[in-house]
Amino acid sequence: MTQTTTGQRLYKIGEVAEDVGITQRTIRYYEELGLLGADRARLKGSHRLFTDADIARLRELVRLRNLLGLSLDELTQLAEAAHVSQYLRVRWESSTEDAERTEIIEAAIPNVERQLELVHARQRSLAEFEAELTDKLARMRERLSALEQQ
Amino acid sequence: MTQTTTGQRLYKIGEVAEDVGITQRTIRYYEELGLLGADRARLKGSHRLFTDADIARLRELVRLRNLLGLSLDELTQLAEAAHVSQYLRVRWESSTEDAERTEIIEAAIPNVERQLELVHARQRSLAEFEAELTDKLARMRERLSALEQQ
DNA sequence: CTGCTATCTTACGTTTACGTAAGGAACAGA
DNA sequence: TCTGTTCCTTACGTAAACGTAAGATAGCAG
Repeated sequence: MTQTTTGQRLYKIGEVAEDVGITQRTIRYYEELGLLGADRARLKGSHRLFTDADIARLRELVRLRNLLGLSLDELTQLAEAAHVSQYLRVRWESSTEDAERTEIIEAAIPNVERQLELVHARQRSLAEFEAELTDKLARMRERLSALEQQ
Repeated sequence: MTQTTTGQRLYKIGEVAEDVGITQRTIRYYEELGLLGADRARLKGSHRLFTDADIARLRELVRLRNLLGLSLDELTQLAEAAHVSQYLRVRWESSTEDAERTEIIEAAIPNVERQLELVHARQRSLAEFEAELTDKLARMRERLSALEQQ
């Protein structure tokens, strides 16, 4: 029962790995590349502890990798765009709680929008490919039935 | 002006590579893996010559690789399924011209169908991902506007 | 405190998918 | 026939994305 002061559940790497369906090595590697938040403080001695947000992030990364075929390098670039703008703004006006939250959300939105763009682009390419395959199949079937009834 | 006895246009590897948008090395590598028809006879001395069908095949391979992220190993398996059934059948009944054509088309259809299945599966995954991203974006925008007007 | 299991770092190994260089034939045009 | 370009094979090199083994440390159960 590991918990933060805010009562958040925390997970160790083995749990996370099994949950997300990747290896511990992959998680450490992604962390090393900075794909998980920059300064993920290692609580409790030297064992890494992950939040639900970390797990969600990992799932997101895996999907971007698997579905869109993005390289880890491209994934870091996607992440940087969001983090840079986030930290620049937080520094600029971090007075009230609400203001800070606003900034964080404002910074995160373009990142999600970018991901959606990538998904849509891939969907268009796939639709095109699908159309060609469907056409091809139809033509083959036509020829076949033409041959069969001589 | 290289031509076969049937009057088909033939291309050399440099032409093909530029046309398809890959390197000569990649083409030779794919050939080595058996991704282009098994026994592509090397006409005219030792220079490879490619048909329009070969070029179409290469484009197909590149798309399956890029859009679906299939490994070259998976691509060979996809190809084998078609070729095996094709050669088995050709041997069984290769009497008339029409019968042979019929067999070839019959053998090729499942391959295209399999490709379509893969495309559809990927489309479903992408649609799911898209829905989640859209939801996420909507929720973020709601929170943002709620914060902005206090 | 002890023993057992999970994690840690370090670092070399591995696979995939080609890149690239070397030395030598084969073409295509003049 | 000469020559510059294109292609050939052979073979070692490489980047990405982890795999894997070793030896040490941390955390938990009794």
